[in-house]
Amino acid sequence: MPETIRAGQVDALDDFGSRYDPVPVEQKWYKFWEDKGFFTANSDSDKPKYSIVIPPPNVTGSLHMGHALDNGLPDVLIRRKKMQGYETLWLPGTDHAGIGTQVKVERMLAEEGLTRFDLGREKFLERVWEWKEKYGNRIVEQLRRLGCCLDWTRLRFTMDPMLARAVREAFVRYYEKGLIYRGVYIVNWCPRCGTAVSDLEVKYVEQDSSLWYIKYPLAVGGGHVVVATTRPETMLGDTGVAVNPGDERYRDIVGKMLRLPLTEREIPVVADQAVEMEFGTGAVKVTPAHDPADFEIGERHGLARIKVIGEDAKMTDDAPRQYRGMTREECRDQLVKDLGQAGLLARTEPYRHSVGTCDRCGDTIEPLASEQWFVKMKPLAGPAIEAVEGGRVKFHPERWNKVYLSWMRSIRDWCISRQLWWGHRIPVWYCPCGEIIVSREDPAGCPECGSEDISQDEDVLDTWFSSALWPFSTMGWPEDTPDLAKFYPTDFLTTDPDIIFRWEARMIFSALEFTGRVPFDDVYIHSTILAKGGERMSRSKGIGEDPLEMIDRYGTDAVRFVIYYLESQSQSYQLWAERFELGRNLCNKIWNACRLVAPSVREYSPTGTERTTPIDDWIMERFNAVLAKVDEGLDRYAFSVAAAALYDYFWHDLCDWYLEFAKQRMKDRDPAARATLRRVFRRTLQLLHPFMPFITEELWHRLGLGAGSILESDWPGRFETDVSRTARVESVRELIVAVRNIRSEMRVPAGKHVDCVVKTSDAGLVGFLEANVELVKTGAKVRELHFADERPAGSSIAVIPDAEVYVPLEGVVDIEREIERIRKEIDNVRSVVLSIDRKFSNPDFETRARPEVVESERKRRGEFAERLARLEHQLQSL
RNA sequence: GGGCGAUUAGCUCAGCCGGCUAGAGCGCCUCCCUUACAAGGAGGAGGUCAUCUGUUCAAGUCAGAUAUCGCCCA
Repeated sequence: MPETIRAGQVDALDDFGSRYDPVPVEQKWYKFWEDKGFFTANSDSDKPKYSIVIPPPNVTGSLHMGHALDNGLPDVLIRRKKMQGYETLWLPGTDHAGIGTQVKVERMLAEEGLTRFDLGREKFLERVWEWKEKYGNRIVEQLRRLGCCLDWTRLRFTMDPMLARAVREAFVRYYEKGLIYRGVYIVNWCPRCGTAVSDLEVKYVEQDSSLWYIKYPLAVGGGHVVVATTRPETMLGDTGVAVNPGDERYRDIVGKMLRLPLTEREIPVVADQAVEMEFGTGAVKVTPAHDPADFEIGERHGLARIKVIGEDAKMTDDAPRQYRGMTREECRDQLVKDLGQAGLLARTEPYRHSVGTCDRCGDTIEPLASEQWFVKMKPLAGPAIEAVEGGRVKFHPERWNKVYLSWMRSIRDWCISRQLWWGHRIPVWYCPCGEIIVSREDPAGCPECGSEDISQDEDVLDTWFSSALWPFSTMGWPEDTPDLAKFYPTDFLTTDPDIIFRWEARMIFSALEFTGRVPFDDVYIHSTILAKGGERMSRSKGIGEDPLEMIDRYGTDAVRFVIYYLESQSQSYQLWAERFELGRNLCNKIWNACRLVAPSVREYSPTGTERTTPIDDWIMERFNAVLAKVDEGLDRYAFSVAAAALYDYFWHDLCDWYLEFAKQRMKDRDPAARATLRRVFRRTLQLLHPFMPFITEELWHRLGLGAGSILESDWPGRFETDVSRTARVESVRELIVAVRNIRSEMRVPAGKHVDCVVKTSDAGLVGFLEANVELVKTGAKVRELHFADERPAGSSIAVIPDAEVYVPLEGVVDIEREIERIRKEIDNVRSVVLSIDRKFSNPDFETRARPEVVESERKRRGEFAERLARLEHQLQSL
């Protein structure tokens, strides 16, 4: 027994049960591949490379269906490329997931009655690291169950020193180029998470609310202006009212002062283009500290910013005394009441509008003015747009290019500071002398004044800042490493649609900025998996399937196959547990087919001199066809095309027909059949391997097809076949189907054998049928096959392209039933003839359709018309 | 408000460049535990391809509109 097999422990070769049991197979082969180092990429290799980086899952995560796609899809590509002779790298790792992880650990602390502030920053971070060491690799470990060819020697984490260095390098380079700045702007503040979040982390939710119309009296003289607002509580921070400069209604009061109700303040009326005349009354209150649009209006008109809602979502000391300390909701209620009492509430309308909520915790986002760090996006977006427009980065399916481009073209600056402890701390230090130090290394003191009393910025960077560097930071950038030289840029990436902006886009501009190259050539945006009924899968809501549970129940190969089978470039599809039965059943089919052929294949070495038959040519042709579809499908990321082609080929061509035809030859130990089976199964298993790695590896050894691993074997090529021989095989199949059909429709008992008479003028077919008469006999339960020119009395009839088939039915043929059968068939054939006639009845068809189309239609017309005539003739004779 | 996608058999989905009788899996009906597989085999029923209008010799496929559903952005 070859050493590799022993190493992989394929023993008990004869213990070939009739059901495929994935458990022992999966356990042994993953370890075998890993131990053999098959997943380890060699940066010194001379081979062309093919590389992919994993979309790093959150350390806090556990495998869900989305991950199964993120990782299942690349694995089929990696395995195929490896078999095609590429030096492949598939690099694994995890993301530190700032807020998510911090919240998780804070929750654990809460169980001990502690908050992070009780521990202090340093101790808290120790706890997070402890947690990460203990649980952080759970999710990547789960990827082993999926069979992923991940190079574990290169496992990365976004907080690794190597990657942390890349983050600092990136920050400092941006800063030195003037692309990072610090300033006070409106940010999306999540009071529950206690941090600013970026625009992308805000989800807008439609809510039923009200539109309140409030009277703002003129400071001098009578009258008032009515403003409409969805957020009355912010009026306490109003420092102006704005109207459109073209609005006739308010022309006279622009520049006048208004008395802000419930406060002591007077505020001006300003004219600003940004105001929509159609909204509300056309006059809007301006709260520069709590609204992005108002912030800009305030800047233009020099209005003060009064922050009346604090980071804790409670009213600040800048609010009038009676409201201080209230939550924003309490304040709203009270304020509305107070305005009503003061007679300043003009009216209230029901109103439905979008409210920003925190993507993580669902709390209502409070826009507020705050000092944060930003990345200036315009200069970075240019090249990132160009890369996609120029086709250097291609999204698949193509429609996603537009989604990316439209976002990138209207991009806004990226708020990158987060008020968290867990993450990459911003590499900025402040000196009491006023100096700001931005440094790759921790500075010992202030370079200006020499003071050692410097302090680092308290904040950390947005997690996506480090994720954006992932394709090259994982390979050692900014160093010139062998990995970067060999494997960067990467070739492929796949994710959900919902991180195109958060991640793909940011990788593209970061890579162009820092490496001058695109991070990957192709991005495949996979379907969103929905639960049965069309709801989005959600673990917290208990909706959807757990991939590990599915693997336990159906086996990894089954789960994988179904994932490919369903991935058809659509936006979404529904998935539920029973759908994996398709994969499980296919595994069982493959297993049993191999069980059948094992004795013929295992110890037979083809000599090359075997006399193969047309039927052997036929299956080899079918193989060539499926090979072409798999290659073509995978090359354009049409995973379902490839998987469906494999399914049909294996089940229907190979099992239903070829193996049935080959059974007798197997029993006879026919060398040609054995040679063909060996060749065909060898290449078929190779073709299946990227999709179903475990079962194919197991069967590869059980059939003795190679000394080493199937993963290390070469991707198969086409068979040389004699195409001229295979038309006869189709005739035999047609004949068998025709007889089976007659048997079934004429209610011939299943076990009963019938005779069959064939009328044909094709001498070649006669010869072929005579040579292969056993196939017809076993395939259609035929006792004797005769040739004759006349229909035997009392026989049932079928017409196939090259012949007429008669099945004498002993005793009474049910004439009525037979007539009905023939009529139905005549209807079918006639409808084809008529549809072709319709084309020819249009005089333009022959002149304007492509000649080859006209020719083939003419030929089809002839064939079907002839068949129709024969059927009608037969009907007459009844 | 803008963009994108979907609408094909009872269910879930394929159907590439327009051109073989529109396919598959599951479900359903009839028959079969035939020595690889009942997680199987043989046969079958079931579809006005959402609607309308175009383009074309020819439309499930292309274009425009409508309806319904979904996703994303503002």
